Amino acid sequence: MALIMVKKALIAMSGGVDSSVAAYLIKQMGYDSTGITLKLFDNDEIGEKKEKTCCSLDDIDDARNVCLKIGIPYYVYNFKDSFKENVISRFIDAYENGTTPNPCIDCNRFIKFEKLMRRAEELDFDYVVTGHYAIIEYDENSKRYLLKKSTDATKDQSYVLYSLTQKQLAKTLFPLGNMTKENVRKIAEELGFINARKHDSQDICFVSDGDYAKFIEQYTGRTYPHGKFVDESGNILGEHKGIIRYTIGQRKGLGLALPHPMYVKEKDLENNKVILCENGGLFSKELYATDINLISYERIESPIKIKARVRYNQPEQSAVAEQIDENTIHIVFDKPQRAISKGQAVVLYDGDYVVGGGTII
RNA sequence: UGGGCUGUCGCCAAGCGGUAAGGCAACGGACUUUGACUCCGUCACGCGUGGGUUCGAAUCCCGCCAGCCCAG
Repeated sequence: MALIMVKKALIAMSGGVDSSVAAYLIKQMGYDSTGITLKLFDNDEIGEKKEKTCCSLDDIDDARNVCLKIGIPYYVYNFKDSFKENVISRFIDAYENGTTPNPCIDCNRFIKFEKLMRRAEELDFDYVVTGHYAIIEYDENSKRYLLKKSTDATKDQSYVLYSLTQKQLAKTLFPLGNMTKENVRKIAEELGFINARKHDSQDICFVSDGDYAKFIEQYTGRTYPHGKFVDESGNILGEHKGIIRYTIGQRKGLGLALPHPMYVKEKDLENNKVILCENGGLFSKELYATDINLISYERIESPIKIKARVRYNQPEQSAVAEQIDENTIHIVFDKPQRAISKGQAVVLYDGDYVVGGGTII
């Protein structure tokens, strides 16, 4: 008499609507479900007073409330050390080294799908579930798991998931991949979830007021010396307030009254200079990316025509991708792209599928 | 201390008798699971100052002050 093993699913819940509905759907699908929230930091530890950020006490209350409602166990896991090491430290390092980090990608890569997944395995869970808007498919021909864009193009989050490995994809479920945000909210409303109307966005989750430079200074206790703003010819245009406050393509916050809007073109760490130019000077046609992860296939054998995104929420751009070595790809765009920034991720698409991606260098 | 020029929002700058353009910056908001970009909104009851002319002046006249330039 065959016993059908019920699969165990661990749902990572932020306290928001999406992961709450994901938990509900997984439960409905018959998985042995458990909800958890990752405690990633203490607000007071990182110098934040407000409890407005992700995974705060309020969020934990919301997640617990939802789990109670749908009848699944709920726990809080303390991942503060991991978060500090893999997200916050990398974030700070990036800015100190003149590049522009994407902490959400790091958090997915190192925390949710690495550390949390390992924990889940230790506890005999078969799957980690999140509320991401993306689709995982298994392709019989290539014997590979594929990552596909969400049905709801406006909420698609495949960009921040390009780093998922085959092993991780095999053990991950995204129950919202085929849904629209509208629908998710509707379900939450119908079920009377406490967070059904909770606001979506939260910028950098550990920087509640949006002033990341202030956060870095408070967190590290370091200050970053003022220096010069210069134009492309080296003429001094004014004084900048510390190199971590600027990123490629930035216009706001320069505080310079010049005839035309000026943007950050590059940062000269050696001389502590920030080089400015007009908008037209920000475009370039190619980039190299390292630390790559390929999903659709093992390796890019020969140059391929793909679509690429250089930042979240950017329309896909036509380009040709070529793999240089095990860890590096070279991308040449059909049209010059604005403000390609070191440290950001380039993600490659073939139709609706994520081919892979890497960190721009 | 003779001559000339200039003085409008934090910066630049229109206006030239009819009731304060615009750009930059700043601030606020929208967008957003990253930084940015973008978009929307706000931003001089007052034009160095004191008088005068006029129905009406930033705009004309006079004095003063400040800055710059040329002379000495």
